[in-house]
Amino acid sequence: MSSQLSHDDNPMRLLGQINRAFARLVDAPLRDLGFAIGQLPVLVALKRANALSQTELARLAAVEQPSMAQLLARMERDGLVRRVADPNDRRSRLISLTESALRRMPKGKAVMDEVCEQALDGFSKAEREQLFTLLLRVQENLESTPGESQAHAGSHD
Amino acid sequence: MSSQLSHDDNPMRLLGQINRAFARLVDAPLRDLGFAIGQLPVLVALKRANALSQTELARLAAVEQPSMAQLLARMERDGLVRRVADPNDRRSRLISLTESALRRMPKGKAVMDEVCEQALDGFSKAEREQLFTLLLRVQENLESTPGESQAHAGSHD
DNA sequence: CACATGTCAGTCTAACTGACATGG
DNA sequence: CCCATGTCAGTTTGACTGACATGT
Repeated sequence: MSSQLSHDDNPMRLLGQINRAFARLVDAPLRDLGFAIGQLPVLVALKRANALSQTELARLAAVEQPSMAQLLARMERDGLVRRVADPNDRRSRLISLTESALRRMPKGKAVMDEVCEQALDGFSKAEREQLFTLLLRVQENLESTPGESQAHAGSHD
Repeated sequence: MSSQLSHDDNPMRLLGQINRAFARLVDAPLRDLGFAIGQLPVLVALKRANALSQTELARLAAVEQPSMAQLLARMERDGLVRRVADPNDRRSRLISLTESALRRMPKGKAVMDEVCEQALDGFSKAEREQLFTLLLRVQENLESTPGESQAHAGSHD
């Protein structure tokens, strides 16, 4: 078949396709464990930091607060996180992982690792590092000058 | 700075972050032109093939037909595509780009190229090719053995 | 009172499944 | 009659904006 039409000359479109393919692969097994892909950044951040405010989580995940609030609401509904009043600031509630989520996280990580391994099948250690390094540079390039563009500056009313 | 929390050891998560950052950057200028990111695969495929059925487009974009139907409905609503009866198969309607869409596409491509160039800023030609080659291999790895997994076979109710 | 934090309400996209009509 | 093509209806996620409440 070789697909005349998925001939992708654009690296960023290719990146999008990979992302979707990966998402498709991990979605089902992760869902069986009670996780969803979009929750991973929150889960990882909370595992590291133990307890964070909604604002901090939104900043880390680079989404607006209401988006994060909604995500956290779903996660609370699914028993993944807990919101406890912040003793130092009565406006704020600190988010932390439930024991159930903590218990299930290793299995979730295993799923991720497995599919990740499939993605990198046949890659030498050097190639993995190369890919990772290049991707890191792309990330930095995209996150540095966010509003910088001469063709369409501003203009949203 | 160095961000203890965006420390991403997982290449696929990194890929997701890049994808979102890229989407965020192209979204607004593309929207100003009347395009959306999700429409790009369809636009590109139609530009190449001139006219395609909904089924073919769904296959190319690797989504289900109803998803593609909905996307095409939005695109038709926005004046990007047209559906004309297929003379050879009265069940089917062939999708093609409108003149308006064709006219605007070069500007859309310019937006993509610009942000793409930002993403690859500082990359040598060799590095670009390296990245592209590695990503192609990842894509092949992910799209080859789609249902292959021993830990969670079946089990969706 | 201004500002920060968060919630609420409403919208839009993008994807899915399942059921169904119609035509080959 | 079976299968292909497509539409319809309903659900879920994930994201946004704008308005508002409450607390520092």
